[in-house]
Amino acid sequence: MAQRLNLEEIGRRAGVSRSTVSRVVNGEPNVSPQTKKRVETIVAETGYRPHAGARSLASNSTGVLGLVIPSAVATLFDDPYFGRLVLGISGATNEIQMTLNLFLFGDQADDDAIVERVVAPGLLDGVIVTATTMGNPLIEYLRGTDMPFVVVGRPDDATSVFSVDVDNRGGARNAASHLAGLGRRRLALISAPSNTTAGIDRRSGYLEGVAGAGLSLDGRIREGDWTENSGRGAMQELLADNPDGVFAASDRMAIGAVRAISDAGLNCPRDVAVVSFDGLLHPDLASPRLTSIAQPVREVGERAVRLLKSVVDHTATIPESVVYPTELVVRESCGSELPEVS
Amino acid sequence: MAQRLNLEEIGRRAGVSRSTVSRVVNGEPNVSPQTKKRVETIVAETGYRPHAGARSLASNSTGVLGLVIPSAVATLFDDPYFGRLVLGISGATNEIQMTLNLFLFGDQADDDAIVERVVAPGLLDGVIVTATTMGNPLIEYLRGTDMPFVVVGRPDDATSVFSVDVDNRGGARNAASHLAGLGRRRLALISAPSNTTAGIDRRSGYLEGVAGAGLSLDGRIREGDWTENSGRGAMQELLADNPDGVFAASDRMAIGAVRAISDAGLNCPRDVAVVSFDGLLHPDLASPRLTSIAQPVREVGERAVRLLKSVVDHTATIPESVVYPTELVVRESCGSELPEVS
DNA sequence: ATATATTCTGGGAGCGCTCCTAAGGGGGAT
DNA sequence: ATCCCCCTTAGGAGCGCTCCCAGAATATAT
Repeated sequence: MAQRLNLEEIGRRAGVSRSTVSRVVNGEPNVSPQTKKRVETIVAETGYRPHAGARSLASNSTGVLGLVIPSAVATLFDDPYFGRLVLGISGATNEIQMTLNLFLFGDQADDDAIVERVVAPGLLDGVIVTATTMGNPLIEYLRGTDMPFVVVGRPDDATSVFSVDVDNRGGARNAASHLAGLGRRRLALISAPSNTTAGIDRRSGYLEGVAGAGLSLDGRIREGDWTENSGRGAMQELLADNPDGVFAASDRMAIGAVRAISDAGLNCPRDVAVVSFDGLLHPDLASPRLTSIAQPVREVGERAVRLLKSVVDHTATIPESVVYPTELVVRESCGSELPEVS
Repeated sequence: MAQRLNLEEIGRRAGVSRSTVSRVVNGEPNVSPQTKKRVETIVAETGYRPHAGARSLASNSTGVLGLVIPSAVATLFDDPYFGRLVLGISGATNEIQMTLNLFLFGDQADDDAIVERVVAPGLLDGVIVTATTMGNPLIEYLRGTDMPFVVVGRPDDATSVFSVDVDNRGGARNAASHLAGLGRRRLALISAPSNTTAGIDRRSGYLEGVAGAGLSLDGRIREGDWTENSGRGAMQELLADNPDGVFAASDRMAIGAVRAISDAGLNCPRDVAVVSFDGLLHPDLASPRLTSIAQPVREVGERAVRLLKSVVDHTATIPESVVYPTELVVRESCGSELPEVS
């Protein structure tokens, strides 16, 4: 085996010094054109690549960003939400020539051990934390370190950390208005877990919308856990109260709700109109096709990366909360008479 | 700001040398109990963590594994398949105390740039490549480097690389037998892309099964691209030939097929029975619930990690292909009279 | 022509760790 | 008591890079 390729060796072959090679490799100025060309030729010929660890050690930066998905939600990783989020984050990370590290926490026991690795020096330049739960201890923890981080979702104290979220509240409010506007009067809610900020916000937004329409829920509220099964169970219970319109705080719970409605011999949307949140499922996955409050998950991911990058670069220094709007996508399940464009 | 924490500093505070601290931190033997305790106390008090880059530089190993999903499939990342795969890979990676790097390639232009980063020395100890397409250039490329890697899926030349796959062929054969066994005679196929190994294997397996039942497809074959829309389009075309049973090479294409069947005013399973491949979708997502050839995606991911680990450790040296069996899960869409246990 | 900027290049120092060798110290065997 | 061996500890060397400063080479002004 020949001498391991390093800056010194490339320099030797090109007849220049280590420093000059370093400048060429990093695209720094103050290198004469002919020297640059000569070095680049050798680099290309030899297939030289700088050693990431050595770089990290010397420069104290790694070019790697981390994405942390805590235990409470890791089991939901096959929810389309996370796939889309990862897609956005990964795309933006590639764009800025960085690398993405994925930390999926299994159970709580795992969490502590992994946290150690997340904040280990010389591994990551910054971290994106998906913080769906209230009082996420990881956020408190990160605050005590000098690891730059950005929260996806609404942190408890939105004024002191960088975050990117969607307007859960406004979206849910809109869902209520839409149902009420279609003449539905006995509205119901299948909410997301109340220990998640998204769950809380969607719930309060919906309640606002219901009140704004001069209606009331009269106890027609059940809490699900994001899954189809929980949505189905919740709807079964709600049906005893004869609702004529329901908002499910996620696509998947809405799927379960629709199933419960038809299992009970009722028709959606005729007997019960359904509006969901997310808008991530392929329309054909539900019959009837779901009317949904769509959230721009991919954009959220991309934005989180750009924001993190600017925190890492110290371009952004005072905490900032970005909130993306949602969009009502009307399909069949709400019983609207609007013509649908497929 | 105090002196940056490093081995030397911890050693100074504990009254021992750098080397001794290193031994304690790495759990190496030959350290007296009292010394060990003393060092551990200081480490805990100070919150010291070794510098990952320095470690990588000195030991030439990083504790990081990479997962590469090439451009051809990255856009399908919201397919439940990948979520499940990542879940398995991430879980197993955590278990062996390693970290996971995710490389999602966007378009072909990206690919080359990212490949550079994948093989950069001092970043990864090994790589898992999802190789669904034939002639994947990345595999050829990796072979030319000394980066350990494992392929998920069937590589072109399965005898020369480590790989983990499912028995696509056997599963698809089973789908055909099952349909034939239920009395269906005019079978059809909605195949996966023919430039993917899974697509090829499922197709040939199905054809085998059809022939084995003494039947023939008579041109009732259409090729989809994994998506619901392509499945729907394929089925629409196939309906012209009056099939009474169809195998769709993925859950999502089956969803589209079912939709096309009901859009045509026909009933599934009465008029056309459907069997899908994957078994990853929540049953409630389809009406009727899909009978499917289920593949153990999560286990595949876990196994790939363990296999890669042993390649990295040089425990495994001669290429090995692991193939997981599939399982026929009977639900409603095939029209079987078997009682269903929900 | 000389003086002064400016561009380019080289090499020392040091990042924090692991690996290795060597030396110190305490026990058991003789 | 003496010797030897093994357990324990210390510190040098070196991994490959970046950062910085000094010196050489070249360009510009006077």
